[in-house]
Amino acid sequence: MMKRVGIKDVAKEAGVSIATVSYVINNKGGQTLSEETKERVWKAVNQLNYVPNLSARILANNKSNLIGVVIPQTETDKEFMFSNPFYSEFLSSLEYTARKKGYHILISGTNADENYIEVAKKRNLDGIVILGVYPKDTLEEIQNSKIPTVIIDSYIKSYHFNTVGTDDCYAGYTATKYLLEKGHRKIAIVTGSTLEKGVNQERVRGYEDALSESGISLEKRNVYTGTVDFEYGEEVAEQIAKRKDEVTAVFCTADIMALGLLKGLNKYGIRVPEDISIMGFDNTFISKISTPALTTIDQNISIKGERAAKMIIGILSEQLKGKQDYIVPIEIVERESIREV
Amino acid sequence: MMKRVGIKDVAKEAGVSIATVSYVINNKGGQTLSEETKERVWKAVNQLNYVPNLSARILANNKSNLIGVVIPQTETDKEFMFSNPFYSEFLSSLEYTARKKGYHILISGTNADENYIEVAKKRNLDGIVILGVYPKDTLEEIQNSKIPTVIIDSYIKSYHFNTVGTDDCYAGYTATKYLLEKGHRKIAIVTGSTLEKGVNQERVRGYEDALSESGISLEKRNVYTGTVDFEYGEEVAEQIAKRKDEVTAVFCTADIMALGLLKGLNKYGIRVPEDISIMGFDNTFISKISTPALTTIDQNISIKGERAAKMIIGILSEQLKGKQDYIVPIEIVERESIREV
DNA sequence: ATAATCAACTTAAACGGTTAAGTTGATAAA
DNA sequence: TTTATCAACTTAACCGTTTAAGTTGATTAT
Repeated sequence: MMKRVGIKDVAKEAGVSIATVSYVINNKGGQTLSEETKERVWKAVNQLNYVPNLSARILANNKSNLIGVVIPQTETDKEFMFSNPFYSEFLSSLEYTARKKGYHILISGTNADENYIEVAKKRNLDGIVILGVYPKDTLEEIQNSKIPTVIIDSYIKSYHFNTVGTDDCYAGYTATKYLLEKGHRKIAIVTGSTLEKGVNQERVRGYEDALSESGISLEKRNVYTGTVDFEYGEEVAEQIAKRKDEVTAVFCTADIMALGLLKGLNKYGIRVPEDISIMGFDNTFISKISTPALTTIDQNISIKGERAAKMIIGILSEQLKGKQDYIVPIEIVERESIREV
Repeated sequence: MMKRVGIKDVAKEAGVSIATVSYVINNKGGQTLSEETKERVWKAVNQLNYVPNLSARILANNKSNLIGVVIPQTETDKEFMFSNPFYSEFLSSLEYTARKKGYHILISGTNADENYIEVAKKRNLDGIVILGVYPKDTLEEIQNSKIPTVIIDSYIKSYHFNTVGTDDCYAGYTATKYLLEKGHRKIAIVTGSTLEKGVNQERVRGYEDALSESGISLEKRNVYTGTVDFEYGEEVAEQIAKRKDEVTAVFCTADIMALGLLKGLNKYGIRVPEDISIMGFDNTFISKISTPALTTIDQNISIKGERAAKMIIGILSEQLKGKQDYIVPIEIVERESIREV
């Protein structure tokens, strides 16, 4: 393997010192350079195909232009931590935005035997963005580490983390309100267990608010709580099938559950939206592929990823000061799974 | 921001030289150390919470334990380059496997203004794994760069790249054969355009082989070629609806197309599998969410990701020598979208 | 004419590790 | 007793950058 070309080679080729090469390449304006020298250096750079070694640069600068992204990994889902389309779409948008600004992304699943503060230190990560819900001591540790962080969709108020998220209560309210406006009165909700607290809890709260605003009393058996996955949706379908004239619409707190519900309902001969209407949440690409396509709350994942990137980079470049919070607006996208009643 | 603790601090704390610290930490066996010193050093490491700075280590060692993953980004799909569940599941598995072996993953979308050979050089990537199809000169450039590479699902035979892939021809054959065995004779295929050549071409070849083996002549209008997405599936449905007694089953070269087809067919009142059977390809998580759930070719994406990780790491650690090729076995998973006729 | 200023560089220390080569004192071999 | 060997370190060069602090020769101010 032939030796990499370094700044020395460029310096020699251009007939200047390595410091000069560094100055012309970085062009920070702190140093006056003659046009002629600049030209000679750039010519040498191109000729030799020189690419600076970021490890050396990081060492000297203490700045890596690397952002870590931590993605949750559930016990049951070890190898597919981000097979959830939410993560993919988020990550994709984040990476795209970051790359445009000269940053790279280092992804890492959550994992007991490797803590990401260590990773952050080891790899000189400039900052990290965290998805998912973590135990209190983990968050404390992150906070103590002083590494610039932005947390996505978290409701931990006591820490002064920077956040980007959704107004989930309002979103839940909006979803339910929409159902109400379509004439539904018997509305069930299926949502995530308390483990993924935060967002789901808020969405349920919005649901409750909308209901009580319309003078509808909250029935406990109308709220189904389980794991956020396709299977749980199917499971709920079985339950709802047993009391089908007691519910006319159901609001699922995640599209994937809505799809499970849809499939389950189908099995019991219950038609959507004729017999039961379904409102989803997320609007990842899967929401449009079902029959009927899901009417759902678009939480603008792509924008969320973009804002996350911009926020962490803004903080790192010190353009953003103080605690940052950004709420990504939601909107409802009407498709085929809800009918007027 | 307080200063990071470095090897010097550990050395001072333990009362030894930094070289000694380095030796005990790396424990390569090239150096004899007293048990007592080892203990003292480790104690200092823990006490000070020392984490080695990988940038410095990379600089000294010329080894980063970082693997780059290049993911295609289509023009129309800029911000969602890996919203395709194939990429997510693959990446997820790759990352998981790599992490277990002490490597990290740096992801990067394909992008005109940043070429990944430069990224690889800059970031001292030990190797890269490449997904998707690229122009010849790109591949040549990669080859010339001498960076250890494994390419996924590529049929570029002339370069001696390491590969992990699927026997797509056999897979196409298997899928079609299955349909044949279920009694279907009028089988259409919907597949990707020549842009994503390789895999699709092979799958079509397998389809043709199976057909001719059964003495069925290939009808040109039975092969639909377009972009690999949901919309194209819907589009094909429209066409097939017009000639519905001319086809009794259709093999889609990707699940996402199959789902589009399914939805489209539904619109025209054509039932699946009663009127038309559908065979998918991929078995990402979306294949089980439709009604009916897709019978499909499982290409074992998770294993593919794992093998990719193991291959690149094996090459880097010199346990694997010479050109490597691994074919991930496929299997058919029977669900609800095909009926016997 | 002399000093001060300045453009356009160069020198060298520093970043935080690794590692070949050197040191030292104790033990074994001759 | 002298010499060789060896365990257990330490010293210092090196990896490829950045950057504060020189240096130098020309120009400007006094």
